[in-house]
Amino acid sequence: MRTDNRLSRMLHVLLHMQQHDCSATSDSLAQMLNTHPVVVRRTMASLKQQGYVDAVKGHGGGWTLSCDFEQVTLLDIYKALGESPVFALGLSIDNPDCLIEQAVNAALAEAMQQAEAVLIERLGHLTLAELARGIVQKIGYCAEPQPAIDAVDEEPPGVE
Amino acid sequence: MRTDNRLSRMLHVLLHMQQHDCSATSDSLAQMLNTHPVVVRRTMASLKQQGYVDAVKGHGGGWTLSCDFEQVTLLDIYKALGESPVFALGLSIDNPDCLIEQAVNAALAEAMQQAEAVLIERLGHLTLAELARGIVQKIGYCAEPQPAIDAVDEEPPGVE
DNA sequence: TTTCAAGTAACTTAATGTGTTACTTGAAAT
DNA sequence: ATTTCAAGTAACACATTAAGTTACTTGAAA
Repeated sequence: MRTDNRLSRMLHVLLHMQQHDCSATSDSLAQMLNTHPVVVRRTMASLKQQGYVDAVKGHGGGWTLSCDFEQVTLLDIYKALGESPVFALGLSIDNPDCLIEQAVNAALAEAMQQAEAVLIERLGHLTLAELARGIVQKIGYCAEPQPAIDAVDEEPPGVE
Repeated sequence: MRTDNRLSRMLHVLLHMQQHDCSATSDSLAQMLNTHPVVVRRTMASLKQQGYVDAVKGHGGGWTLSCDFEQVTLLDIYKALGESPVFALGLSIDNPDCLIEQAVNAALAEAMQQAEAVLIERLGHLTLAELARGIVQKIGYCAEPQPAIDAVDEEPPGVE
């Protein structure tokens, strides 16, 4: 089954944007994701709708961050993308009156709900800022051919 | 995204088979699942391969249980079906050298692995027998043949 | 020989994220 | 004003995979 990779991709893009601290075009982001600008716009539109990023049309335009990385969790981004189903496993309802089917599905649903709760809890307790700090710690940081900005070195009190 | 409902369906079928305590044809099982006999054979083949059920060709043939419900967990059935991916969420690897991408995916993978561990643990601690007992307790079910629900009423006399 | 039922192959369908092309809208630079 | 750039949008194609469907084969009992 094809997986939904949008959360992974958007987190990737958001951290790059914070690093560069200037507007990024869909073209440049598409190159990071090895895809096409339309895919970027399509997915980023969900984040814009929730106010996490902003878009400016026309010459010199592009995407900018419009949220506080300290306040936004991975769960927030997941939700902004539409809260798509977590599981590839599903409950089959072929015979709604069958008590056995109901009992089987109830048992599976309970297990899945517990697993989902763990995932949600983990995503909800990790902010974009913590994720970014984790990267800086591990790597010391560099990674991109974009010099000049060292805003990641010091702890910003909040993204302006 | 389309979900994989085979586990739900196979559990449903296994409990019905235990209840009836006689061989069941793919046709009769297909009616329980509101689907086609070929789908039943295709999915049951995985369970047969692991020895949980047995199949007999020809006149009077069909599917029979060949496992101890006390010893088989929901996890065993899940594994027999091929251990298909649990999650609909995936990690996007578009730029394998990008340290940010690596860090994002590592964070997501950790959350997903913890959630998956919970699911596996839950499925592994519930046996088919416990599931069956749960149904009997809730519903007051027993060895009585199914009334009307699944249209299994075409059995010729003398089978029991 | 007939009938029944599993086994198998091959194809279609459905759902959905992704890829792609083409066009529109809007804003800045010339 | 025209050009250029970049988001916004529509429409369609592609890939994946469980599920649905048809047709045929194999094997065993009546």
